[in-house]
Amino acid sequence: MIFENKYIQQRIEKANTLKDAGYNPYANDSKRNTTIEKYLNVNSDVAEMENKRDEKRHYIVSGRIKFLRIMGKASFVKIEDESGMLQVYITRDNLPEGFYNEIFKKNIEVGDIIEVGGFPFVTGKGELSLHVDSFKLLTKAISPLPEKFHGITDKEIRYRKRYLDLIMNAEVRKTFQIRSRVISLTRRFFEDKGFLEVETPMMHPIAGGANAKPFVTHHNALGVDRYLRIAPELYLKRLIVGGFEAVFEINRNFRNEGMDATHNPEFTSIEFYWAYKTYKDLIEITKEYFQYLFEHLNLPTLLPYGDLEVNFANFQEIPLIESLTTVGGVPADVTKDKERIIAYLNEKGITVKPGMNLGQLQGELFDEFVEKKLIDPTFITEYPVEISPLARRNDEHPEITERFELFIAGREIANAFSELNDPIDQLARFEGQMAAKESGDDEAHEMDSDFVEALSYGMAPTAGQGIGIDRLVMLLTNEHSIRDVLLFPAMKPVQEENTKEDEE
RNA sequence: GUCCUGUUAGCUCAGCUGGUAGAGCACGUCACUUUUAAUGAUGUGGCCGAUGGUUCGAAUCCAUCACAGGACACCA
Repeated sequence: MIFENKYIQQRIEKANTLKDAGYNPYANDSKRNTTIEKYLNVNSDVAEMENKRDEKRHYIVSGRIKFLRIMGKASFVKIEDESGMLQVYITRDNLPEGFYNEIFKKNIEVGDIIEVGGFPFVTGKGELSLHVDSFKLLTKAISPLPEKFHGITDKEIRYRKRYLDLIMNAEVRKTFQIRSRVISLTRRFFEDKGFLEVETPMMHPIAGGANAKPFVTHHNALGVDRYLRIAPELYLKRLIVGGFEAVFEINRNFRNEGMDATHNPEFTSIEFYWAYKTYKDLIEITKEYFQYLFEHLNLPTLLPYGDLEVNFANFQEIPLIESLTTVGGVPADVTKDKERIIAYLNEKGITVKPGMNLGQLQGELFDEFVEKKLIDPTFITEYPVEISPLARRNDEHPEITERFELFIAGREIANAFSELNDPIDQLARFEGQMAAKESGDDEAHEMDSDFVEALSYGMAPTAGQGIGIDRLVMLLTNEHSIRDVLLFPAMKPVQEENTKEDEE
């Protein structure tokens, strides 16, 4: 039985006592007429009054009891609603005969949700409070809350029982409010720019648009397997073919890979595609987007992140090859030669998989020596074509693509490029990926011939970008684990014990 | 996937080189009409993550398993 714990039994007893005395422990006729935040704002003038009270005003507020201090015939109770915390002052003589001693003191406790009415006053210690003349239990909590001072710190409980984390930790609520604001602002920013929000399938016949292992599910009626999408890219580009010139989608992607501080199997991204633009335009709109977020979230330009300080007034732009030398300290002549890169990496104690091509090796150098050093926002541009199967080649230098990734605080935040719209080249790139897949790269991109056919009807020159919303929120809220910006991060199931006896 | 660390009361944590399981908060009872983690008195509360092993004796030592956190690998 899940309620066999003695503390819970005790509280169930209290709920029953209340019920027997005619007080519904789960009443629903709330008469609340203000929130705590509004109450505190509206009555802030009471402190200036002569008696430090205004008995002509009357408010009804509701909230969960977080602190309960009973002192004989009077009590101080701190209640909390979504907007804030309020101290209420309850006395025996201001409530109906017997209520205070028999009902309130014996059956109401921390965790219960109550509703109180009364007038504003300021205590001797200067705290604006509510002088209670009516009291009502709205909801009895039969499980006790965690300890009031330390709260709940066990990460496993915090993630598995997020509701407890939210009850106990105001700053966690704050983080998720900011997350919501970021998504809302993102939506508004792109809508204001004339982008159309669209929804494309979450279940794909071919897992395309990125290099990643998909989750597989099965559609019974069609008798086919489907893949949870790893990226919406190829569908969004089909819409550009169809004639929409600016589209975006904010939604979940799913990747069947390892989990750690920056990876969850389902994560949220925004992808947007913009016809008649290039990746250079994307750099500009990205800067504008950050400015917009910072302005509306009231964030400082010098944003602290852990031990770092990120200067959002200092956007840099460096071609990838150049960054290997200027940031990574790799000798320039090493960076353009396969064998020399392998030798250099080996010299630094890094072994590389056999059969890597030049572009992949340059990517390896970047990951190893550059990425972590990019603290202020940096657009790394001109990626090798071998590691950019969906990006447009540079006209003068066909071995590089018109692409950038944005790095902030040593972490990738966005990936963007001028889209490859040459169907013949796209087909060849897919074939290259197929070859890589056959030689063992199980994350190589899948062939999507329907997408190639779509391109064959002509996709206007287009630039597209993806931004990882979770990582962005981590950055803006100074959180260092993706689990702290996901309400319900992925966790292994815990197997129930003692279930044998309870079930037949 | 691999390695390291952790798992003791509802919560936060002690528990040495093996010898009857501890504190604070919470909860019960009593006192208290301006407290701020209220206070004072008093009491209840544990399959020491699970299963095996070593031992006269295991929360403690060993093995396996489960879950978590961190690091590495791969990815975003």
